[in-house]
Amino acid sequence: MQDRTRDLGGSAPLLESALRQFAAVGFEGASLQRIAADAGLSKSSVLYHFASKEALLDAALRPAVEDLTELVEDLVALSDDPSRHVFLARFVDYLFEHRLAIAVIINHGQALAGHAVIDEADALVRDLAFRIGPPGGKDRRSLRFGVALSGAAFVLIAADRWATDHVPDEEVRAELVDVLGEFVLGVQQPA
Amino acid sequence: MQDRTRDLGGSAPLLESALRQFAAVGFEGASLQRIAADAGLSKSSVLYHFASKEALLDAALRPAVEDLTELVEDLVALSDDPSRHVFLARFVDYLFEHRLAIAVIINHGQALAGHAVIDEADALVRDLAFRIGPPGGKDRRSLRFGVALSGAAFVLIAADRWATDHVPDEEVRAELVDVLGEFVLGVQQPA
DNA sequence: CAGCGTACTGCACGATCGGTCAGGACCGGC
DNA sequence: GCCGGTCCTGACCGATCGTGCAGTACGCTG
Repeated sequence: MQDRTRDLGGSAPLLESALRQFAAVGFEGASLQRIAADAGLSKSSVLYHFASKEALLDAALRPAVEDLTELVEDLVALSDDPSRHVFLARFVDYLFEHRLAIAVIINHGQALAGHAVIDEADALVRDLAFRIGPPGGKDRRSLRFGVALSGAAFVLIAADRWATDHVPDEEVRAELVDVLGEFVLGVQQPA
Repeated sequence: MQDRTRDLGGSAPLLESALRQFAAVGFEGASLQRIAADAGLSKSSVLYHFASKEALLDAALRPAVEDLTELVEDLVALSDDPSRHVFLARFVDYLFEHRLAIAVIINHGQALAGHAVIDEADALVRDLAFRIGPPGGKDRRSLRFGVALSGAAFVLIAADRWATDHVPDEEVRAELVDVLGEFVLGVQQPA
């Protein structure tokens, strides 16, 4: 799973709590105060590590965007292969690892249009939607992929809230691979 | 389509702009000032019509929750019928009519847990997820329904942002009925 | 005309927002 | 022992937050 521990100079817990807050209440709704408290720091400390709230958003989403870039490049490489189910499993793994970042991009992306990271992520997702998926008009493909991606993101965040008991990650992962395969790679409905 | 024009004493545009803001930036991120300005009123006027920001959220989501209640009751009535595809078309219509409210409930519900309307809506959605869908463990069914619902909600909000040209509602609707049918009512993946 | 209810507003409040700044605690190297 | 750098802090700024309140314009009923 490549190089865990990027550079991020020790501010990892800060990025995590920032991501949690952004995913939960959105960028505007999240306050530096709460993010700081959640990470066990003062507000000033947050602004020492990151020049602004927007810079914090950028840093928090950056790893997810970088990994997504890599993922799209790999998809381009294997192009017309039937090994797409393997790719899909990789994609689900990606969603698991970056579930909070994905939630921010998908659920709050609308309101954050204009911010560099968000636009970048949006372009990547659109690209992915265009390259993956069954034949059909590109809008149709985008729609299907949109449903699948956003649905998956929701489940990754809300699975525990909805399930009666805790569902282990492994089970959710398997079901997601199944569901997305059926969905994105195209199984026609009978009649 | 039952009684359009509920009672709401003339404050309909206010509720609409409130819904827009809540869906876009979440409850915490939305400010009464912006909601008021968007509706062409002063902040004080908003608090004249609704006792608090939370009361405004309640009023804005209430119609969607009521219609959803009705929808679930109808689903219970037809129970084991094979007319589920008809019900699904109705459900998609519902999603269209209340797309903003659905976006709030789905995307921001997590952060709003505890608010009466949200908990009510959550229970309804869970109930719907349990009653609809293919056989399988209830968690598995909930997961599939969760993916479908959240995915649909996303598409209804973001369709225009993603599509290269504007996709007419009618087309999205047809595709959604198709997609959700295949997805929620259960078509097994070959192999 | 007087009186009342409805819709709406400006102003003021305490709290919190994102952000600046001066300084304190701790570090290794000179 | 002093210095520079890293990490972190509290105090403070102007703006905006949700909310309360007094007041105003308007239309109805008597």
